[in-house]
Amino acid sequence: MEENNFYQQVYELARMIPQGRITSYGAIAKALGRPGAARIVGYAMGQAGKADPPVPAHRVLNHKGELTAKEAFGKGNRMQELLEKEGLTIKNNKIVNFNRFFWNPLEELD
DNA sequence: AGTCTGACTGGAG
DNA sequence: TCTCCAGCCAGAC
Repeated sequence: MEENNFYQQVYELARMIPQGRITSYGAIAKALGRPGAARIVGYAMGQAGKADPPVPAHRVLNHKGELTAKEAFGKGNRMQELLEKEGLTIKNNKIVNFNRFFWNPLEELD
């Protein structure tokens, strides 16, 4: 597994996020054994848009539950619509009950 | 090799 | 509960 690049590991883990659930960059980084590398995860997600197969980057938010990446989804509210479509509630660019829908890859990952 | 930047995080006020 | 500050890692110049 260490053979894979950190970015690739981020993509794979991000694809495991169930629909209607969300997680944070730090949780992914920690799950990959690189706690503190949350920024790298975010940076990697930036390339997720051109990654193949596609990565549900809209399910990855910061620890505040804010849609920090919504600008990267076309400068529109596309990211918010996707999340709402999955059953999530968004208020003021922030996920409502963020902690409730939070998906911990370290605990819920099979 | 050095410096800067970023879709971040945790702790303190 | 919210805001602000410093620390963090990898990649681009």
